[in-house]
Amino acid sequence: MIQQLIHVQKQIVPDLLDTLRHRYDILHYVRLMQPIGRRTLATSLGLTERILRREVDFLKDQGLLAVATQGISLTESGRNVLRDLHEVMGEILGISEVARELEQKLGVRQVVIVPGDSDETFWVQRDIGRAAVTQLKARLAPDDNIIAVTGGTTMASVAAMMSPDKKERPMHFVPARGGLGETLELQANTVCSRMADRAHADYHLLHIPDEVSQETFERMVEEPSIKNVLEMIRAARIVVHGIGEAETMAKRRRATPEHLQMIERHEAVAEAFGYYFNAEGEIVHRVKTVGIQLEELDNMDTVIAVAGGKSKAQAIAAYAKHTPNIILVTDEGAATELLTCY
Amino acid sequence: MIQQLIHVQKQIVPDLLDTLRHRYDILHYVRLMQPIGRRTLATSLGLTERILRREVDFLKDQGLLAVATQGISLTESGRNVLRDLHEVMGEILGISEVARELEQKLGVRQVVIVPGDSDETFWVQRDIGRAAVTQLKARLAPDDNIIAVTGGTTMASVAAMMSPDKKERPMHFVPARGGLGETLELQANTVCSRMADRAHADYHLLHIPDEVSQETFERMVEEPSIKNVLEMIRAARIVVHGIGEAETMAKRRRATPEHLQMIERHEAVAEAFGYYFNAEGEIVHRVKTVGIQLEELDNMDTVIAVAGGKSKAQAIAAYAKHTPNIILVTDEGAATELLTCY
DNA sequence: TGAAAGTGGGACAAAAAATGTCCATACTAA
DNA sequence: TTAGTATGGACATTTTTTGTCCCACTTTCA
Repeated sequence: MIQQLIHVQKQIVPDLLDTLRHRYDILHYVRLMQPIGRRTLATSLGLTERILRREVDFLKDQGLLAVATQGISLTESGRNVLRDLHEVMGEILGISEVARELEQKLGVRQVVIVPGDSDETFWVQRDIGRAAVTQLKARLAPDDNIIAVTGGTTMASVAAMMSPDKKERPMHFVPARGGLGETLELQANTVCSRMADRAHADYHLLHIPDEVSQETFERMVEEPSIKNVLEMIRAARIVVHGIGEAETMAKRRRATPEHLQMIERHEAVAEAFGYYFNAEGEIVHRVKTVGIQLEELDNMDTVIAVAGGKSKAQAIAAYAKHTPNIILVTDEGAATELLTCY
Repeated sequence: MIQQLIHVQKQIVPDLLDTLRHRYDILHYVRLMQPIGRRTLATSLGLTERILRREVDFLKDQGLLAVATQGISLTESGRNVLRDLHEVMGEILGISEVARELEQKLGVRQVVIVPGDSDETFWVQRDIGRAAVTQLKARLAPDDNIIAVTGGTTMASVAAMMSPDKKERPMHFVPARGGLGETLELQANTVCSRMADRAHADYHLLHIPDEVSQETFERMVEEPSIKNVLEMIRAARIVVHGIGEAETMAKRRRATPEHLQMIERHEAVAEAFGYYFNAEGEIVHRVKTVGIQLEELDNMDTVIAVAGGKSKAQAIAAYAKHTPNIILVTDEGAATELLTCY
């Protein structure tokens, strides 16, 4: 029914659907940046001042935007409309359809797509984060939830978008892997703690490098502080994780030249939990890591894989082929690339 | 979901729904009158030539209209779009909602509303007819269908819109009442025969006046030709009938001055099957008629009451209060009037 | 406290689009 | 053949849109 309406509207009033999208973009951007000035907004959206002004005046008349001396911001009803709009935008842009096609093609459990391309527009990353949070909350158990999370830029924005559960279901966050690379912001530990903070929930940290020798591992595992956390990780029923590009991850991990060569020789394109995949989704290399192992994902209730941007399309394709149990949260850019090229 | 979309669109691109409706009207009119010239079309729709031209050019570019030297007509995809549009238009105009409210308010089985007001725009009558036919066909039994129909202008346009059943379910049409008044076109017999013709179905006629004295009735009922038809009428499971305004009907029936006075004294507003109703839906007068009696409606599987136009709102209200078992097919004009005033 | 940067709103000319109107020409039906 | 009706082209005029400045005001930071 709704498909029908949109299809008809595309035929009969196509330009108005375009302005719908423009105005959606404006509201969307204002929500992120409010209060924001007219000129700043115009340049950010790539519109001339006058054009934007017309739109803003219109939206002000509709009571969706409030414009004051400190800038433009959303009104109450603006927020409401934007939220509703958010839900139907998928249909309007035909994204829902793309999502269904992707589910079929990749054979994964569910695909969620947000509009835009995070390679091109910075705020799309936030939307991906928001969508991932929504998916996570939709799958919380009423009683006990141990949620394992990984690191990375994408996961950092998932954490930034976390908010307390309205139904106050208990959550405990644990890192799914050990420390990896240098940047503090991208550590699983950091993401874990920030996410828990924003959710007003517990968390535990894993103070151990991701890659360790067998002996070190066996010794450290006896440490109570580590042992406990590892047990919690094993008990997790929900995992939220990013998908890495093989090369990037190898560099971040400061891999040895031999490793890098191996990755190159096997044409690895994706990385997750220390496993490297080639374009066909086959495991071509494996780094012994602490934390969740790939095989364990099959026993999880919910595995949410989050990754966006056209550049990550290949990595997503490779990983998804190997792991059908995931809920994939991505963006339009990656999704369409994935559908057309892989 | 679709409500949500429409609600959001009303807020964010109010023009969208307006121009959608304009273009819908154009397509709609073209379907009825094709091929039609640009100027004729413009004056019919109350638009200036230039305005209409812009719209037609647009619709031509979209491939929905074909414009040739003999005039403007619908293309194949124009017909398809219009059909889809027809289905969603109810939602867009908020008619579906009105219909549901009316069902509640009148307490009838179902209400179907077509856009427009047949008092103001002549083609709305046709749409009502089309809608009634759709309802009728949706309720045909697979095996045997005896359908009783009355006369009147509204019923005449139902007959005009009848078409053969695609599933070829057998239908037999009979008049629900005898002959009444002078105009041949509006006789139940005429409607019955035309409807059957257009449906490629059987029919039987009832050659007897609607109003007769008891003795005449008893004598004529012995006539085999009449007796058979009356038996078929008793066996009918489906009735399609119009709703009359009391005064109009009394005049058409050439009522005696006493009758007219009685109608006026009791403030009768509606008529059906020889029964007169006041505004409260009470029976205030009854003419002894041949054919279906009001009480018999309760035993019918399907009773489709058809009436449109703001002027008939009161009659519809009165009749519907008394007869909750009906499926009411009407138009926007009558429906909104009914909802606001009665 | 003062200045700098950022804000909305007003104003206005230039450009573009929409509109009303007429006319020429082509086709159709009688 | 003719009368009538059709479209498409043309064009001046009106209306709307658009790009650009400037001004007064507020906030913020030094």
